[in-house]
Amino acid sequence: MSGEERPPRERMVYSAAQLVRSRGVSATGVRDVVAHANAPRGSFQHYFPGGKDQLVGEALAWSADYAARWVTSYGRHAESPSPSGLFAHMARQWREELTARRYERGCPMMATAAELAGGDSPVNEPLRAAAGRWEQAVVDELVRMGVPAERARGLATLMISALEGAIMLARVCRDVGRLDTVVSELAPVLDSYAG
Amino acid sequence: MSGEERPPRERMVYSAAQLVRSRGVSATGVRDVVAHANAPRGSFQHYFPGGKDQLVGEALAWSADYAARWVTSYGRHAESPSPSGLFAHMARQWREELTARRYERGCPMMATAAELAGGDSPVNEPLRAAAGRWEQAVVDELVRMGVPAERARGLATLMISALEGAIMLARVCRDVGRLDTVVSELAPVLDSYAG
DNA sequence: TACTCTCTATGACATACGTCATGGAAGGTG
DNA sequence: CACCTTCCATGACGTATGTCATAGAGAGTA
Repeated sequence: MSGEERPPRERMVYSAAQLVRSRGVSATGVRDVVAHANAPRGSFQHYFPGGKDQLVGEALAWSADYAARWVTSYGRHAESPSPSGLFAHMARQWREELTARRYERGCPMMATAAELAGGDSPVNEPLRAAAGRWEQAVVDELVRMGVPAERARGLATLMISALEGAIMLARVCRDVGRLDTVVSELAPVLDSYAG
Repeated sequence: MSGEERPPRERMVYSAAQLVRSRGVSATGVRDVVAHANAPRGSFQHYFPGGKDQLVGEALAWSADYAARWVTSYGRHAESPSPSGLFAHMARQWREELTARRYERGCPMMATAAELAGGDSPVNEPLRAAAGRWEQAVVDELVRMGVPAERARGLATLMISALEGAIMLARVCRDVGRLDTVVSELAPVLDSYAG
């Protein structure tokens, strides 16, 4: 709470991620980010000569790293790891986040994709990289628990797709139950990686 | 191409839906919508005294109706209907749309949710209604083909979640294969509605 | 003709945006 | 000391936004 915080540059990236998550990219002004980060306004143009695009790109990279780390953390703390367990692990965090913050924040990747993925924004590459990073983390984790590599890719895509959609539905309907539903409905497929 | 088009009011709602789908809500200006619909600017404030919120709300309702009709259309044209067949039916349209328009347009519900679902916008109610309408259409269709009512709800949530997420991934990665992946991976669960 | 209702036209308002320009502190190095 | 790089401060510019106010067509009705 007190003491030294992280340097302004990092704070701005973090703040950008959080604001984008809750209001989207266009609705998140650079001035909002600076204010939210308690950062000097002049520092923005110094640290981010690429402007808003650079900031959003870095926010995406930060978020992807965070997500990937969370995925990886499952393997270390699970007693008998399973694909469905990993998926539940991923969903649980969202469940807590959504209830704690009253559905305020969604997924930054979804927010950015919805606004920018259709055009040719410079943010498109960071976006794609973020998705790839997250997906790869899931694939690695699945392979680590014995899922064949080819099947792992498909399962990872399915898991992330279902999770993202469930997050959206949960926010729209203000009901985290959608997350539970998806987790329990998906468990059978995830754990039947025989073929 | 020629002949009389639909009245300006309808055209504006339709244009709003398309623009929101591709650029998001905040990035879609009222003036953009008016221009895209070839509508008189003064007509906007006449038909939509509720302003932009009303317009976006009606665009969502329009989209939900469209989606629901598409879902319902499956039952009439399928020889041996199955849940996985319905899901493939839903995904197929998106596959074609995404390839035809080069990933330009996504789902309007996702776009709106990403930007507005976190706050207390007036658009939140139309949003929730749209999600409910779509979900209910899927539930009805599942029940019609013999899926127990309770299970149908869960499956519908799963189907919509996975579809939405796959649309997002497809746009981000510019790869419609994600849709195929989700369809084939999900087929087993969808058709095993015994328990 | 006169009145009314629906629809359109146009200009203006206040605000907010991203970006840029300029200048000043702070601190290390020659 | 001078010098230079890093970082912060502040004001301004041009543009775009959503909304509003006002007025004018156009048709229908008395």
